[in-house]
Amino acid sequence: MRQSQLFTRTRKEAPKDEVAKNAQLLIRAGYVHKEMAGVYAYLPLGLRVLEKIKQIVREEMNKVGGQEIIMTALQRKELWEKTDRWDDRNVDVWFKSELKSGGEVGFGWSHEEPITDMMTNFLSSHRDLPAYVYQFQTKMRNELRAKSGIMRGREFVMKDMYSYTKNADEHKKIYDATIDAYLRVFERVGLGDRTFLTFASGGAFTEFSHEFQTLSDVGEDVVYLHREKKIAINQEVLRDDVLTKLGIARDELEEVKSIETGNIFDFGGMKSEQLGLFYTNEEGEKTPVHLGSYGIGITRLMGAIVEIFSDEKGIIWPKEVAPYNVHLVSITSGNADVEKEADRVYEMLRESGIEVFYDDRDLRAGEKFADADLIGIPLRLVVSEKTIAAGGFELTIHQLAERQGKGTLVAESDIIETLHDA
RNA sequence: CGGGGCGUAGUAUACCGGUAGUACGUCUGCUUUGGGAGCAGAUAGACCGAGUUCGAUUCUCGGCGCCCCGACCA
Repeated sequence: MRQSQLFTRTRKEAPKDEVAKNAQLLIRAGYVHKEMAGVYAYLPLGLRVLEKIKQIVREEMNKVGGQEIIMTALQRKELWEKTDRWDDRNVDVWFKSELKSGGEVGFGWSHEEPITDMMTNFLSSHRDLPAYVYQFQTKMRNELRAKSGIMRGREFVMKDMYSYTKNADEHKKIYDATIDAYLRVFERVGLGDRTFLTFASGGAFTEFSHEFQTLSDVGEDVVYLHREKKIAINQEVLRDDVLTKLGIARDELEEVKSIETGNIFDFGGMKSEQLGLFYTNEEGEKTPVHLGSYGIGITRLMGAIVEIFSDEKGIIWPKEVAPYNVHLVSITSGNADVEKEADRVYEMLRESGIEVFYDDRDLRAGEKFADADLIGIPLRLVVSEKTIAAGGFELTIHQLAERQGKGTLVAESDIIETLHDA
């Protein structure tokens, strides 16, 4: 992508109504546009990051046997009445509307009900189980107060997976496999060393649910962390009996603020019974299907990454989620030969399958570097009169707390390999 | 939902009961060219409605919108 063709523009200042660092930087760099409080549009750069994150999650969900679908945003009232979750007194985040032809619909804030209901069309025998389905879906929640930029919006993207199994044993296997899959996701997006499996309150069916909490001072949650065991406990279940069960002493725990980036639940057979999802087992008995639910807030995850991987100059994306592999910056100083050379390098990199963001704009060096710092693609390749004279390209690798000024000269013959290895 | 604050060019900000100034941006021209250049010119603005007043962007009330703290967030 040539930067001169990109319709978005960077800004020196953040809008005064944005306080959250993630929204300030994402807006300044042109990744997102705020449509209204808690509602953000994703622009070309932002969409690429979102898709990178989704692809990582998709690969890990597929590995545990997940089958991707996409449900509808509009939902039927009757379905939610079956589980007693249509009433605003029970669920206070509903957006609801009326059909012109009569009747009410809801805008999906969660999808267990519709997916489970749909599955009654397909799951009826023990031979049909287990089944795991997931989707990336725009969820709508009528929050009283949106806040924290893209991390707590009224409209956001979530990956939700649902497991349909015969019994608790079979459920446990996919539940544990999904925990591992989630940990791989957080590892791959760069948050592995600061995201912890967390014990949280369960529900009617189980003692615990599990959350994935990413340590950050801007988090809304407080958890108690056991670094050695790599687990945390949500303050809502910080009780002596729980500590005993987990074999942890209270003084081994560290109180930290964190962002809930994922959560998983065991619903048992309760919801299936309410919605009429039964299968016939080997003995010919009608049995409720065991349901599990697994969520990762995709847009929240993106916000969390920005909060953590940024400094006063801008974002520094972990390379797995950066919108492009490399930011090619030409410093032409009015020299047409440099422009020609940079164009050649751009084509060469593209032909090698590298995703290149090419700053081909006719601007001074300072402005181009400042924009590149803000946008935050970690690998930067500079082409200028100096680099041409030296017979190579200048590569800088940007990392948190390690902004680079001068880069290292890499010869053209080595550049593809160097970029792949970086 | 309780409490607090704020709405002025695209963005960020001034001033003022007598129709608004600056910076950045954008456009033109010339000079410049490895960390947000200089000069000259141009462009563009008071959230909506009612009230008070000779006159309201300014004061009052209502609406709408936005932000913060709290509550809420399987």
